[in-house]
Amino acid sequence: MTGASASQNYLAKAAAPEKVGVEGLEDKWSIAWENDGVYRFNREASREQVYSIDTPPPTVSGSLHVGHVFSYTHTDVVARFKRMSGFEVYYPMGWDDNGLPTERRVQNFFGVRCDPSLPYDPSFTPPFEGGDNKSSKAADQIPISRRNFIELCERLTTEDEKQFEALWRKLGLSVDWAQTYQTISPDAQAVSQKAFLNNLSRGEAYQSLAPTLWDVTFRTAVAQAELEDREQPGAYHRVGFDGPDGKVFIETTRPELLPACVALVAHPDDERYQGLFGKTVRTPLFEVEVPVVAHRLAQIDKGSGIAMICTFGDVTDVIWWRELDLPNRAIIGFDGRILADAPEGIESARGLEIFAEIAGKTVFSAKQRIVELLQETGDMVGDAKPISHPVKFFEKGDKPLEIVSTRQWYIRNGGRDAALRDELIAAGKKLNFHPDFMRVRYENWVNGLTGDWLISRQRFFGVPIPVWYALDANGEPDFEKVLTPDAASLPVDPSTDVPAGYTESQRGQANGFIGEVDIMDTWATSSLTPQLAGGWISDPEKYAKVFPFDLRPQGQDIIRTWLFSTLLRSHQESGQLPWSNAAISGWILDPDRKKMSKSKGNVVVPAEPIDNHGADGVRYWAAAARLGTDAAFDEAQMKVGRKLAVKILNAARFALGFEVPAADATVTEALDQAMLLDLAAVIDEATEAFASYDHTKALEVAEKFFWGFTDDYLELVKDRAYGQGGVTEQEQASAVLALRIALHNLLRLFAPFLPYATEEVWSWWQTGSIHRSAWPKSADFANSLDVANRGLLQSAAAAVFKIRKAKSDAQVSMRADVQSATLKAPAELIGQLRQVAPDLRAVGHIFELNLVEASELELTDLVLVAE
RNA sequence: GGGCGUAUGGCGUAGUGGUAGCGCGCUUCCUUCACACGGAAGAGGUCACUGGUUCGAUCCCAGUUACGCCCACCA
Repeated sequence: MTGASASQNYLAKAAAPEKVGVEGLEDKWSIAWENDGVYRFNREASREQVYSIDTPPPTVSGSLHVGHVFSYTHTDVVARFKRMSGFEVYYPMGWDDNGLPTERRVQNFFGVRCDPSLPYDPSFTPPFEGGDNKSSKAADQIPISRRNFIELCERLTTEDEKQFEALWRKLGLSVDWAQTYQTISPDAQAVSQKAFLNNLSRGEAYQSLAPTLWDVTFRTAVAQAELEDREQPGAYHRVGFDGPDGKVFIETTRPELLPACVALVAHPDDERYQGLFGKTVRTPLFEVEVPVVAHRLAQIDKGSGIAMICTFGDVTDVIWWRELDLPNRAIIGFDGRILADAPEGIESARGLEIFAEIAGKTVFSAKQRIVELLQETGDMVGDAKPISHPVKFFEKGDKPLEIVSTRQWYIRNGGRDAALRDELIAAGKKLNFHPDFMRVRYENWVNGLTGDWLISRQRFFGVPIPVWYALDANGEPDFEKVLTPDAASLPVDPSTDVPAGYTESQRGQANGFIGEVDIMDTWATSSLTPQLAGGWISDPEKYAKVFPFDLRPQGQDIIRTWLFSTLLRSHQESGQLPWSNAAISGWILDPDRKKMSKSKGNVVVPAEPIDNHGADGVRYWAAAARLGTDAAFDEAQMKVGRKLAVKILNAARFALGFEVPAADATVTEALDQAMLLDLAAVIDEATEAFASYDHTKALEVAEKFFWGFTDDYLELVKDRAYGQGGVTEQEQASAVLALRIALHNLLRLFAPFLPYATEEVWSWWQTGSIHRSAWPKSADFANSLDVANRGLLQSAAAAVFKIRKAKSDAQVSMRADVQSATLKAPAELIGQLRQVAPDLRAVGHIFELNLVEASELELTDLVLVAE
């Protein structure tokens, strides 16, 4: 412990500069902290002494955002409090450089795209560097090999990570920079692969050939957690099917899926269609007989109440298809275009002819053509009715998702397993959410899961799924025969590494093997940040000391992804919660209270506010927002924070400027004791607030006390501390010592929020870093104080206020000399004021102050000294 | 359609079952002995709306509205 001796240092000699300011403190101290290893994690600490933080690894895909500064400051404030409270804080930093955002940025930045079929070119240099998001169209991008592409990814992310680190250092995050990780590093790949293989061996990972939500731009499957709805224009087309008793009309927004129609569906209770259930109708144009079926999900009041089921227009189609055991007549390919071959079922020459015409077209063009044809034949009634409706998108994509049948890897997540779901809900109840109501979002998500977690992605820059498949005598893969690597050989790349018992020459050969080409979803790696950050594979000894982590800070938007998936993986791997606390930060809104986002173009780059208002100023703004609450980007608040930092420097310079009292000096005077009693209460309150993750409250009480300290107490004791007005040595020493005790404690109270200004002052008179000093304890100084003095400062301040008001009303300087004045006060107050009368006369420059009992506090009979 | 959160002077925010606090901004005044990156004083609010519980509601309850977010089976 570092702090036991802190209370001995009140009387240290101080060397404050003549002129103080906050300029340059960031550079000066961030370098000093690094050189002195102030935030270095001491791995010799016991598990009980460690406070570990599962820091969010920022996505290293380019631009920084003030939102980053906001939430990371919250975490840092907690880290600093815990460190000062005697914990050995494990505060690492990760970089999320794995996945689509990086791929996309590399494509644009270097003007390239990945073509895994190409060979590696060791001498490749990109056509240019520094392209922005708009400059490169797919057609202009140079195709390069996967290995070349990944090299460029790594090159770019290394640059981006340097920028992030520089920003974090300037902001004053107390991260241990010796503890960093990357989600694409070999260690991260090994962690991901090991966890996956463990899932596989426990039966938690499996593969399945099934309809999958598919992004046609990125040509990859996506998971439920990556979906978002977007309101899109569409149109209802009223289309007639030939039924046994005449036309049956349905309404559809996707007439191009007519050849994929496998049935019509209506609600079992819908009286209009009772006679049709069990019969068949004929699709227009394609002339396929399809059954009319009943299902509870059909909505009586929607459209005509009867809908066509296609393979697959939306996820409801998938449910119908599965539950009603319908045939698969999928017509959309991986590229979002209509497949070349007509599905089974279309047999008529006319139907085949029409299909041939739309084959290869985009969904959009196919729709146009089908509508034309339907109108020509009269199978479509009237014009299309424009509507606006929600459509599912991949959150990073810009074309609607299609549903394509593919073989994919899944991890069980409770979506199809009530027992697991209940376990996960129970685990969530044991996790301390800050604020508590955020737990509901977690529970909503878990209860709303509709399927297992699809983790395979048909992309390039990511962690390969570490399996191979045996090929049969015909050279066809046997997906039942999954070949896995030894744990010791991780990480592996199945496209270049060879499974045990095979040789490279057998790749792709009959009775040989092929490697899995898919990579894992980024969340499959991000869900392992405790294992990555803690050194699960690379440093088991450290891992045992930091896992389970104490804190997971994160944004509310990724409760369904990051928080949930991390909890799931930890539950599967260790049966434990990955952390005991989850601190959820709110959004940053622009001054118009709109969420900041790149698409709105209202993002503020964080380096600017730091340059303009100082790191302490920006941190003050961020720290003033409570967890879970949105905050406006507010430069005025940053100015206030900067002002506070400047005030601390000046007040400290003043308080430390008086002659140092003798070693045996004590705080004897009632007013000085009263001030320290107030401070003791503030320390207790701030400590309690911090303990319950309410850092805003801690800041608020400290700040409130501080302004009263400077405005009132400092003014009251100024003359006495100078030894003016015939005060005794004891009276003088009491004031000076009280000032120093207050400053010593106040600096430490503010240290988590304003690390630069407080460290600067600390360095004038103390040794070591304030950020390794002990968090203040009221018992260090308050036990010897007479509690009868409590409240005296407040009473004195009330009298000072009256004196100032009288001068303000008289429009004279606060320093104007007063010949005489009468202070009237109620009986219970007058005794207190008598105790502090000399200090009151000093602050008011009043030669003769008469104290008179009255019903209300009042200053009268002000007689100024004539000029 | 379901859920969660928020609503307090021009703006940003505390707070409590008993006459509403703070900061910014604003008005007026005060300069140089810690601080003009300053100091002092002042004006400014029927605590979103409607009911209910209560002696008494900004606070508790119900409903409404607005905003934000999450979720939803979206023909």
